[in-house]
Amino acid sequence: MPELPEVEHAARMLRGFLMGRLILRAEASPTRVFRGGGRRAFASALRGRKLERLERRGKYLLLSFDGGVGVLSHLGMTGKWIRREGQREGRPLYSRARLMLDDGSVVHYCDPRLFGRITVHRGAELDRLPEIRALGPDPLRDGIDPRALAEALARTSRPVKVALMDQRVIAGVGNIQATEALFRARVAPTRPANRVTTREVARIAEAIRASIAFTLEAAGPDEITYLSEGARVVNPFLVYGREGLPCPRCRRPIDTISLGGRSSAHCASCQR
DNA sequence: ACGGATGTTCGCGC
DNA sequence: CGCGCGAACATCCG
Repeated sequence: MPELPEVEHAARMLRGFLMGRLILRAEASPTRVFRGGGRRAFASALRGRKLERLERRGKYLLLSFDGGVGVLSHLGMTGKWIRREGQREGRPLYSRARLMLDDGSVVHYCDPRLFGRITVHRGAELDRLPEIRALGPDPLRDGIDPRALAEALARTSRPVKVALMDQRVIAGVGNIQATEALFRARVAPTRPANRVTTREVARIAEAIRASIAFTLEAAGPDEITYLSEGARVVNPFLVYGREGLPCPRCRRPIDTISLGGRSSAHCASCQR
């Protein structure tokens, strides 16, 4: 559940779960999610706390509790925060950490592949942590300044798609959003970043904004439905996951190549 | 059964 | 130093 739109959705849901509630008890299973330690701190520091603020920076969730306790959560590839009405509903599969709340609900962090990460911080502003400071501008929070993006892209000869997925360039863009934005901007993902023109960068900036907005809407008001565990899964994207299907613009088949170790769907005809 | 999947990090060779 | 590549992490799905 990883790119910016999904993490933004997770942030909204998690605010609803936690805001105004008291944490009666916190637990964490011994897993890689707490690599670097912090599993015990999660349990001891969160008991008796209330959430004060929950923000998102790129793909990170920043939870600030009273008493100066902060939790940083990255969902990795398959992490999600879910709410269960009560204990009797049982523990969901792959629950790695749990918050028992004063309304009888339990909020679980579930993560089958354990690529996600949770760290606990006392008396520290979360947005001053090195991993947060390293992030580039967040498209939703800060917007995308085409000039700043052009400068960042000019510093590397890597394929523009790989550069867009660099979290120091823009925070929150992953394989889906980079793929979709480059299609919308009609720029080939293979283009060396430093050879993308000013005009194209402007198109890319707008395309990222549009793609994120579109994906957030596709999520619907309540649940993200695409790529979900549900019965019928509809792919809402223009080219991502559509290899061999007709390009929505020119009807020629969508092509997939590998860039930076990730699949990159694109239209070889429309994207230059 | 094999291969790929929304992410990040590391090591290696050039 | 920059860059490409492959591997690693652990599990599911087609």
